[in-house]
Amino acid sequence: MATIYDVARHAEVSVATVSRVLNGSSVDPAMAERVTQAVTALRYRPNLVARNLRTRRTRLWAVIISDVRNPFFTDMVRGIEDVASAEGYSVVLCNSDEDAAKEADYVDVALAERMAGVILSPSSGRTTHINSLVGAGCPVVLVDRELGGVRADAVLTDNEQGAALATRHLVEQGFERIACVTGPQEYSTAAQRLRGYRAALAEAGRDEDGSLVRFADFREPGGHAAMTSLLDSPMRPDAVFVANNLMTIGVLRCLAEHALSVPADVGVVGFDELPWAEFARPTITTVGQPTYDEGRAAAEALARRIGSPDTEPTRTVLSTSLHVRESSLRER
Amino acid sequence: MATIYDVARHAEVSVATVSRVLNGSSVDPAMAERVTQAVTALRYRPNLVARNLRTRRTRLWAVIISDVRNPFFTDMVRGIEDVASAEGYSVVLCNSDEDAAKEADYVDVALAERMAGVILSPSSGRTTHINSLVGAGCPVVLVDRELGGVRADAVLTDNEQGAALATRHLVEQGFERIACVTGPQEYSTAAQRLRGYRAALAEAGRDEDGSLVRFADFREPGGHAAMTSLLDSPMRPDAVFVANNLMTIGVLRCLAEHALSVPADVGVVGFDELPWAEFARPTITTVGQPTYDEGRAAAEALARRIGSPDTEPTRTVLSTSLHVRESSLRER
DNA sequence: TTGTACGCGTTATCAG
DNA sequence: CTGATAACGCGTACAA
Repeated sequence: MATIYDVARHAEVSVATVSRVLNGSSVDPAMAERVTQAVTALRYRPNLVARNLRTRRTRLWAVIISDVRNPFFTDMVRGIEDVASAEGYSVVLCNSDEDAAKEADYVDVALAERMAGVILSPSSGRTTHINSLVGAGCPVVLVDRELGGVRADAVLTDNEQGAALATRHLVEQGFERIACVTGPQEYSTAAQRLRGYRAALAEAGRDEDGSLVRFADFREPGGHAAMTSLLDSPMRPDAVFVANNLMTIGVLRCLAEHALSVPADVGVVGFDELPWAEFARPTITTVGQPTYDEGRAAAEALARRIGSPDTEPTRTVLSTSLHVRESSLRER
Repeated sequence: MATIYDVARHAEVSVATVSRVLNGSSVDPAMAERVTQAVTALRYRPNLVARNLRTRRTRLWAVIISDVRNPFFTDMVRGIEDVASAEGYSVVLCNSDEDAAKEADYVDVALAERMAGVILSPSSGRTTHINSLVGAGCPVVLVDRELGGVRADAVLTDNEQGAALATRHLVEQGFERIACVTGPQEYSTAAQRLRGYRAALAEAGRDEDGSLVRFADFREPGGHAAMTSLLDSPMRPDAVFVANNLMTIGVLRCLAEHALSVPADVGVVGFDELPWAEFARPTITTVGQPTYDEGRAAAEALARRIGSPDTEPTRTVLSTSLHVRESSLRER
């Protein structure tokens, strides 16, 4: 593979001149022409590894997401990519698969490869590897989940508002015993969505003693198990608010297995949009997040952070919206 | 950020010794101990950019997929990741978004960053940028789609077999006018699935004059438009084989809009598994691909290619399987 | 086994 | 504006 020296020799100029042509400094037009000729003739491609070493920076952003198969994250990536390419960065995606160890590995790689910045949706409450990233001066933006004790920008959705929206809707529909299946307590999203659920019930003057709350794992089997447990409980619910998309699938599967009809026997509202929400029968009521805009916001925050590393961390909170569909409508 | 020189000074050894400790060469235990102490004390992290430059290689694989929101590709990524990490590589995902220009950009980055290898699901019939990658000596494996004139390993599924399976099933169910919505003609997958459809019809002794075939774009709106066109045609079909997952969604939406019931009015079989195939009402019959194994196979091919760059390109073809569900069952 | 010194391919500095 | 040359941080002959 040709180097800048080969190009210089071929064009009969110095390597400095070649470098200048490549980077847009002002050079004599005739020389520049010879250089570009040589570049195409030799099929020269600048070695970014060498450039990165010399300039001590990269044009690469790492986006470490906790689950590539969750449409919530992949939708967000689109927003990130659009901003990144406008800012002149390339995006590489890393899938931590909800595994803290894999996440730590990718954080290591991002640091060791001297990536220009990292957008991360944390896969656990562990913060040491993230703090070492921040401590090393790598620009970091957290998305979706908040992490106590990490000084980094964060882009979040108003989980409490969304959960309250969902729960209030179920109350208004006349459901009596509204359950909540939320995620692991150490995730800020799980805690906030639970809080929104409780706030809406309190607002309606209802007692909530915790017997209708289940903590699961944000994955499908967890949702299934939680719903099973709820159905087995003495206070059998007639509606359920499920705090993320994958668990909603588990809940629906469980209800189907018990031959319970939705919403006649049990009303359902899920957090996160489902790409096929309108396809299921009944169609599924969901709390939607502005995923694309969330991606954009995260990318913009990262760009700002790179531009001014020493400003205070920002915290951006986006609003959710309720998409009412059949699964939560009380038949009269 | 600390360099290897800082560590050497702190441990009172030479940089060579530090490097040896880091890379597992044999050094005096006492010295090694001092080095590791210094490493932790200084929070030293090897600079992979420098290492990559020096060794002229990387431990990164680029996986360039045509659509991060298509579960087919993200499922495959899991298989790739598992093999990659076992082989000591990190995987970075690049989303070309079915856009040949973005794909070319990522290919450029992979080449310029001297990535160890590339797994690519082509986004178009264009081959020049891919050939320049191959020509530059970068190990490349193509997945899902075949590309004429590119000397690279390929991991594919038996599209013709899968399409025939689907079509034969519709024939056996007694459907009379079986349509086919396939993808752009320049994609090998689209052509092969169409061929399988035709083969199965011929096998059943049926004429097929092309009036029930539509070429769409492998995306949802394309599927919708194709189905609309089929419903408007004189030979209105009573069943349809749809050649990928996203178009299947478009077809289903179109049928719902026309208040046609599936499978009573129109039977449906889709290519590619849908994560919610069992959730829709009716449940959707699909031709499933072994996505995880396909990912593994691609990664294994890449590892082999890196190990022996000059062997002949291989071509791995995996089998599909038909998942019969309600959407294709003729009611009697 | 250990240390010295060179080179990987760029960009940046400094004379000219 | 151009060219020679010193870094960037690391691995590895080579010599000790």
